[in-house]
Amino acid sequence: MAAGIDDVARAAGVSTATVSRALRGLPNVNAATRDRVRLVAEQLGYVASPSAASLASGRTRTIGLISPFINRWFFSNVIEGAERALRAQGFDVLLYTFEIDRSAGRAYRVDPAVLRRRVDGILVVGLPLEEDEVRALQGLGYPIVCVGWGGYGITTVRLDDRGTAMAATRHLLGLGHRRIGHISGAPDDVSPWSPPVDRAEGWREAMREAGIEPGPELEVHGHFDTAGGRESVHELLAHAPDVTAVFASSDEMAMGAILGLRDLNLRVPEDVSVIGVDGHDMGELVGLTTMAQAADEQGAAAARLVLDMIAGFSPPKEIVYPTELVRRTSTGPPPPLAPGARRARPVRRAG
Amino acid sequence: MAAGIDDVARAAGVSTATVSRALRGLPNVNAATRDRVRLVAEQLGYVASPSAASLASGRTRTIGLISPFINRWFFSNVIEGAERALRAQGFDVLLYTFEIDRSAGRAYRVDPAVLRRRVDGILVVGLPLEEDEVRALQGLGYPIVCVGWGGYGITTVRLDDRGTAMAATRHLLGLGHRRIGHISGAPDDVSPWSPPVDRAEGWREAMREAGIEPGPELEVHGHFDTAGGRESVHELLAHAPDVTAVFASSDEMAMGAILGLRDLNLRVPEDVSVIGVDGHDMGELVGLTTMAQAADEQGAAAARLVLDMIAGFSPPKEIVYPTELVRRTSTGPPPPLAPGARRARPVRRAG
DNA sequence: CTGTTAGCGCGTTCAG
DNA sequence: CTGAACGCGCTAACAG
Repeated sequence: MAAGIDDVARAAGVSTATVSRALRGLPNVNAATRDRVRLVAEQLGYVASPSAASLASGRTRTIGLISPFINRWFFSNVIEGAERALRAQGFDVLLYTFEIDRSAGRAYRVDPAVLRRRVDGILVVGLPLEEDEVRALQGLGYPIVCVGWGGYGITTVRLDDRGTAMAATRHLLGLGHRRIGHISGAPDDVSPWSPPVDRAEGWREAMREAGIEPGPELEVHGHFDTAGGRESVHELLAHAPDVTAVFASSDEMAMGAILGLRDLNLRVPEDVSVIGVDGHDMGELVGLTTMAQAADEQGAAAARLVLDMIAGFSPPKEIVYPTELVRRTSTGPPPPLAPGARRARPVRRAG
Repeated sequence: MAAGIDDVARAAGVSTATVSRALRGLPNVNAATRDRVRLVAEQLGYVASPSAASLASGRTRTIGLISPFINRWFFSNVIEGAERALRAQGFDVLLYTFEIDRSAGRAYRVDPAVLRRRVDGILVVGLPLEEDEVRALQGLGYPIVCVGWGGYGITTVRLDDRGTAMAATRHLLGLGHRRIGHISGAPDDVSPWSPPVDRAEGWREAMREAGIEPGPELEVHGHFDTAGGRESVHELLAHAPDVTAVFASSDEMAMGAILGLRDLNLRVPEDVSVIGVDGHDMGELVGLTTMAQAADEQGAAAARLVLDMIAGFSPPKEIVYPTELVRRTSTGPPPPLAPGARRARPVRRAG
């Protein structure tokens, strides 16, 4: 029932070699012959077996997409952008996720073996790898492009994380804030090229630029999720009760922080201002001010880069995407009252 | 450099057939031989070429995952759950998305050709297909499992959509509401087995059960996203200004509805109550009352079903997942004022 | 339990 | 521009 290449060859009155050439659009085929072959193939519903084609050609027309999560804003948008761009070029996307166990530190590892001979290129989404993991992945011999993170000389699509953090912090400084807390990623997040590290650095630099010392009591870890952001803001206000603004490294943590501030009976932005990074779809729900980025476009750009590299081009080592300040209602001037006078006791909210 | 099966065979002093058997854990291999082969393969970094294995065996150990979106709550969670379950069984996941153009009606179509000889089974996530599409997909001859939607005799993992909608509506009725609007999917959403249709049906039934006629002015379309939910609630209140509660078919639309109510200067729940379906992570931000479902578990369950079908078992035709009412602060008793007396003019909010 | 022998269904030389 | 022949790397059926 499933037509093979020689069914098509026979029906079109040509050899299998000509069928193969015609269907793949190679130049050295008579136009009339090509059209006839294509018509016959269409009628027979012939589609070349990818396995056989890969085995014979050595190419898989498949890209491996490695991501620690799928259900988070940045990741899902990058994946969707990349998938559509790749499919438009006739490439398939193989999805690989990895377990992450926060309690065990960096408990995920990328096992390159599963990708061997499966793909033509690799996209790594927002997963700061350690050097040995990068080397192991490179050992596979496929082009690799990273999104949202870059290091060890890998081609990368990312933000100017330091600049973005500085812009966010300056926005708060410009409103008059002096005690500005920062919610970063995880404590064991020390990769020299990871966004949370760069963003923390940018926050510090903007603070110092304004003559303020970003003491360690001002930095807490939110683990890049809503629950983490919520917990971390409790910790932050316990250590630094005079904080009047918070810069979170992601919108999900920023929204968690807003929940945490509600727990503490603090109003946003009257008591504490909050700014995030991302441009999360749900940000408008709570009026979240943020540094917005186009995650889907970054995914598409990364897809084009791997494809270029597969085609033999040497693309730029880095593409830096812009962020834009989106002002909403979660940031405002600091409260006029003296620090400490307005602090309330923690209150658990229902639901 | 990349070791092949005969490199391993030579190094281990056996034939390639034995290597193949040993590495795949087939029964008829001496334990000592198997261990030796595995050790040698390990040392040489040998991994069987999937293309060659597929060509020879006819199996791909790959599941095609078809989804219209990746960056929406239900879809990303189902995909993540399915991916992890499949990878745990050594199966790869090929991701397929489809363009959807709302203005052109159902502008997406599933082209079965791209899946031919690529996969061993198919997972369709929340995409109500038309009968001809289903038949075309079945024509491929692979096991198919749908998540979040089912019809035409396909094996399905889903909710009791009608019951869930009735429970949500009864919650509102129990609070004293009588004029309850409903935000469903799209106007062209008429597939007899699609969740929005069933949920609308459940809403109607619960209303009639309470002796209330669910007039057409009470139903609007939210297109399953936040923007759609927001717009639809404007329309709803224009047609039925005395509405005191809204049941939305998804949390994303419910959150959009809350934004839309804010546009209209209406308070939630003092003026209008809102309930959704899903259990979206961000629901707590706005105190959204919802009928929560476990999307990731449904993805994992669907994965197990396809795998069972591939293994030759005949699994149940349907697995129905429960939903649970999560009460937060977006629902409450209807306002005491006479309908119409409290209506405010639309006000555009900043941001 | 193990080796030998055929393909699996294509892409790709190399002649013509 | 086209066809014939070979082989990609592995699994499966059959012997032994």
